[in-house]
Amino acid sequence: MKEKLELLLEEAFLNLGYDKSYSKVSISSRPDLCDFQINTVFSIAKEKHENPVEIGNKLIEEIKKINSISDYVQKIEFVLPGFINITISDKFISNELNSLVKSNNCGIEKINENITCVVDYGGPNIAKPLHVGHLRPAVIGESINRILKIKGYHTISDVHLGDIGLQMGQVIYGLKERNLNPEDITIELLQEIYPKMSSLCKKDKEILEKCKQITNDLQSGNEEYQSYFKVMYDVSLNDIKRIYKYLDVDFDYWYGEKDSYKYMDDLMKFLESKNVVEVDEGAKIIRVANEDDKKEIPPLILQASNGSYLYATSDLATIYQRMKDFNPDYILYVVDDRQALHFEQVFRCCKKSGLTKKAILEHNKFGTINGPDGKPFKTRNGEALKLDDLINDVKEIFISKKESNKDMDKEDIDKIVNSIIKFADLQNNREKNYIFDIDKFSDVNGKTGPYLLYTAVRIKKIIGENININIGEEIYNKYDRDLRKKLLEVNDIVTKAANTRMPSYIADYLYDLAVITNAFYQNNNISNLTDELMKNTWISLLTYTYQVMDVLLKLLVIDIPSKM
RNA sequence: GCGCCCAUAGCUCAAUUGGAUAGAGCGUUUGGCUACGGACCAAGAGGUUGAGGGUUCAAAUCCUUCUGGGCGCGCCA
Repeated sequence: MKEKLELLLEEAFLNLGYDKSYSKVSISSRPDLCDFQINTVFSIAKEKHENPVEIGNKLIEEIKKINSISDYVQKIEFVLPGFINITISDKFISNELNSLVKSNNCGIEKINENITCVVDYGGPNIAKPLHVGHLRPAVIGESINRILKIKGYHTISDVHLGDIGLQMGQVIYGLKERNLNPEDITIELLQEIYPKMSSLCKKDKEILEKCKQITNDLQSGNEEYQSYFKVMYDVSLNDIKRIYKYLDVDFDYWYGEKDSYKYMDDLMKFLESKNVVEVDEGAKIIRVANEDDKKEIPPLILQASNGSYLYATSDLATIYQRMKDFNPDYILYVVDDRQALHFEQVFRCCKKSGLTKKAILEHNKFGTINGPDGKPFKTRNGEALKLDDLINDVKEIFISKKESNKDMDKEDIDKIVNSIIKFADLQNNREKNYIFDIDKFSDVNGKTGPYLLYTAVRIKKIIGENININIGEEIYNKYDRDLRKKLLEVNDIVTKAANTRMPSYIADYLYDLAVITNAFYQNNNISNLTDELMKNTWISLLTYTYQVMDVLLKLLVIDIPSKM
């Protein structure tokens, strides 16, 4: 929409000898005055050393000369201190809307090139229960994945399981202590043992050492430990998949760090051949600091002095694998902000060694979920809150909100619970920390998932089974105009969300759209209308609004229930 | 110690990346509708954008100093 307007106005800027980039329009910050505004007059004045008022007036004159401008613009004026205010015509709005209706996906345009994007999100750990800290990577990652897909990227999602690490040794130690065999392992057992062993190891250095030894032996192929690991892996992954399924989060690949170890030798050979590896105090390292660094970047440690590979090495091996299998243009890591330095090291290493060729690596970081004390959220007993418990708590609270909620379909309740949790998360700016508050995650009033769903369900009630969309040119009142205008923004919003990897733009838009839609049908009674054209237009308008909401909610991994 | 991020209404967050009168939700005050649904709508109160200085026609946004918080910093993942 904005682009169309820019393209239209470009001519006037070029005629006056100004660069066409100055025709940049933005949505008005004063909707009481106009629909769009141009803020570039002062920039032109600075570049050309001319009087801004003269520039503004000349531009208005020139714009008014544009062929059939009155079809598009109802009013255009230059106002002090230096804005060009544009009110677009009703005809323009309706024509644009009608062409969007005919297009696929509500006018969301696909990118032209064929771009492959690996999206790495989730990162759950085998043998550890999923906790609230896993919510953000799952939901934000899935949402980014869907947004990129709808924009036409070829995406490959990978959960990147944490299936290597001390927790394996800890749990195996705990199982053996209790004389349990691999076939005794259940998810309940794992969820009980891991936290206990984790805190035990913090207190008891001897046990910690034993667990480390078990972990090492497991990796070296100890058969007894392998038999424990295999069952732990299956049981744990099953449970992880159950919760992800509930959240409607899915992956093309369920690879783990373990899978990357197959490429370890190849990776090491590759790095050695590039002459970037040094030996320092018995460890193999790569120096990734640059001369002009403002901060000190410690070297990346590839191999510890005891021979074992580390976190960064397995990430590099994973990259090696991805380059070989997928040859992607981008690898996106949807991972907690606290890993920033780690990724900086890994990315620099890739660049220095040429491992990723031209592929772009991005850390799409997100903030931590904190408790009311500002520190990473923990329950009263000091453990992280399990994702299962969060989901069940939210479900229980939701059902208790209204007597009639008890009779709802199970699927509908689950859809609403999903919307509560996901919208509460996705409406936040991805990069900022946020304070976890169970009240916030059970709220159904105001700016929440249920408000959006409620709006969609009410629309459905009004439009019934209608699927025909035929929106007339005439706009009948303010509510009508506001809604039509808002519907034109979809492509700009989704594009922005895709480019910045920020689902929150879509969340914000959906909320605004729902507010406008609520105002529309509450102030315009539709079923009592006698004017058939008007009635048909408004039902069409709502039918299209429903389509937009459905498409955009899916990008936030939210589904509309049948009833509420 | 070094570095990165943050500070906006009582609380939780926005602000089109430098634009006009800083907007929402919760809470609070007032009014409305009851199946095209009150999980709603309409209206009000609530702000020296942590503090000072600077750049600019224009600063919550950029630079600088200070205060207060969070996070990270070589062989854990």
